[in-house]
Amino acid sequence: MQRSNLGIKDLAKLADVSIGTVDRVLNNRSGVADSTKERVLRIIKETGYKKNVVASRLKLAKNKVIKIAILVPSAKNELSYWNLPLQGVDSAVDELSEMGISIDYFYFDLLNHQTFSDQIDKILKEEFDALITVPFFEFESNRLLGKAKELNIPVVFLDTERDLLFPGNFIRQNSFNAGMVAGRLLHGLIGDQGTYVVVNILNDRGKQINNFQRESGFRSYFEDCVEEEHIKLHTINHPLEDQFDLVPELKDLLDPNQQLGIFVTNARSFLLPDILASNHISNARIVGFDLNDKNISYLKNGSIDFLINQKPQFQGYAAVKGIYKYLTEEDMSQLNIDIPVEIVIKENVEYYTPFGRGVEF
Amino acid sequence: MQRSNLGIKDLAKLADVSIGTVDRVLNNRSGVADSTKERVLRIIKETGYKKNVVASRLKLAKNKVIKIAILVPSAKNELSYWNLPLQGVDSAVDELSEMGISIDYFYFDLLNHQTFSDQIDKILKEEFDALITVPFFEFESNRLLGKAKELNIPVVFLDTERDLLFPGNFIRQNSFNAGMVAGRLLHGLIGDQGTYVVVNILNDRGKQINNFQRESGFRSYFEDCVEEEHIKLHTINHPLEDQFDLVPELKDLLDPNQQLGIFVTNARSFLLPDILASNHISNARIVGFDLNDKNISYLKNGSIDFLINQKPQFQGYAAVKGIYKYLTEEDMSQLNIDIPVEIVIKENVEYYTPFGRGVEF
DNA sequence: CTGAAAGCGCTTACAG
DNA sequence: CTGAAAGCGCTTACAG
Repeated sequence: MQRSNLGIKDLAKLADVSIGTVDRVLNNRSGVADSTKERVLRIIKETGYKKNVVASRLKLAKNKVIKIAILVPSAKNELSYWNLPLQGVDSAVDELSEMGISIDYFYFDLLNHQTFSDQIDKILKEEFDALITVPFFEFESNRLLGKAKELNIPVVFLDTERDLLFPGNFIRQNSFNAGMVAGRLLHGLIGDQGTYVVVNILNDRGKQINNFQRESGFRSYFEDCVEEEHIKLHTINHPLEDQFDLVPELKDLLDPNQQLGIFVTNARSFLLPDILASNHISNARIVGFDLNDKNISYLKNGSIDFLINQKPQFQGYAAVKGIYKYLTEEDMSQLNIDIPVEIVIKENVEYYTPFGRGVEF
Repeated sequence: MQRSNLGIKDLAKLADVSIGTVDRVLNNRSGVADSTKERVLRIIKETGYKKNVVASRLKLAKNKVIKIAILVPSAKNELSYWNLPLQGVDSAVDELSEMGISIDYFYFDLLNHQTFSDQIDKILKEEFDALITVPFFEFESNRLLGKAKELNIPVVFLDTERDLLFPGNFIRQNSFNAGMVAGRLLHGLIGDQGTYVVVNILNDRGKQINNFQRESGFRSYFEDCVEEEHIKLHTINHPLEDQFDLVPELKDLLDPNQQLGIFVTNARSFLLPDILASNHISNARIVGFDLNDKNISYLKNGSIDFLINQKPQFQGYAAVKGIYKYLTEEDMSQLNIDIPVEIVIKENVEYYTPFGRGVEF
């Protein structure tokens, strides 16, 4: 696709007006006679003119910085999952720093929807140009979208997709698909003669949308792709406690002659290997989510077989870049992204860890 | 990392010189008194000044376009592998078009090293700012690097790493690692009681570096990670013929009681399923490379279990971006990239195909 | 309703 | 050896 190399100056000459007038038409500003406007628009169309975004931001970078707010759950510590999208956000902001962009961080308490609402109100008052957050509270997310629509502020949700009253932008992995992927991976290891358990290890927030969708995708894989009737497929919902132990529940399902396939629907798969080992259960295979340090170390020593990466850094990165593209080019195409379901094993994990060799996220 | 927002104008004021002089120092141009130069350099250091690349390219975009040449094997048709890096190159050029960048395409015949040399000579005569190619011919690659060094032109090699007489830039997958990944994937499906075969399907060029390295990584996985002695690991080198059939060779190895694990070290894994089926070999599992249409369709119908993606589009994309970063910021860090060993199955292949849902390559 | 001028941060002739 | 001016493509006051 060859860009026409015409500039605003050329348009002005062709339309026999000043560049100021061309600019008014291009940016839909008032104060142009209808006849003039029409003429300029025709020229723009005929020449296939495309704005030089870089040049336009050069002037604006100082006065009109694009202000983005990001509101995520408050992190317990530096290793927390929610630091990862923030890292991605930071590198996008860094990359675009010459173009005039800024980011402000806000946090809410996952167990208290009021803190989410309060922060939203605060953000909307401060005149940000865009907002990145997560749709964990349904009612509050709807309220947010309603207000953002009024104020004409784009909102991008990370991590989870959820049906809301207004159309929203989502940058997240398709969790149903991720469950399907987990199904095939585990099935490949265990085969048709096996016991399969979906393990939901739940904190005080209970079962989340992603957990439901992952389980549903996992079950769907076995319904769609496996003809055998022998497959035993169970679900354990277990609270995350200090003395975490789901062996009692597992024992009911165990068949010593069969392999055990465990699908942990969130990042806590690292809780399983020690429990299994101390109970002398050695015929189990595990698939989990997310590249936290504990999961990675069990992946490396062979106790966990596969991890699925949601690319949280990339989610943050893509959100900022998508917002920038939308606000500078009115191009919405990057505001909705299906993150690849990335399959990680011991031998390729180094490419996907923050300080690994890769240049991507 | 907070960028200091100082511009060349601020530096000039601080050093009590004109912006022209600051510019001369920044760009290492001659004609500055040593004492002045020192003073300016000190200010630059103290302030942590960082050039606004966007602004600098704005002026240069018209006069001083960065000219890149890419030399790849000539493609038989539109579906050829070598179109994929070109696609990535194109999107990078598109992305950077406002910054003044251009690309010219050159082709050589894989079976004739002289065509490679001739094209290199042609390119070097035309005063390009950088060159992207592949290191398939050792002698000619060394000759290229020698000349490029003299002319001070950066060269980026795609696809394959090879030891050369001068240090080169490589954007490619680690093929040994990819073989290790294939090892674990196939071992997970087949287990310790199985027959494993590495299949090298070779065209007139014979066995390539990537084939050797992939096989070696595959074998290394079994040496490192599998304690059992039962593993049977064979290699078949077979020419790519019209009546391609490696069943005779396979039959010698087959044990009807064991599963068969087949690792195809290049993109031609799609040749296997039909051969196996017509010989009623149904207990085989296949891992291959590359997301060509035929491989994908066998992946989707379950005849191929895993494909490893080398991300050829991304290789081209990253080469252009890396060159741009080097030529505008003297930052070489993006000229050498280890492409992730991406694991692809039926359920996530849609994210990795050119027109899939992903925004990345 | 329209145009001419100044400026974003840098680079490039040109003048001294 | 150094400075002042013009310009990259666009946007923004300001003047008419």
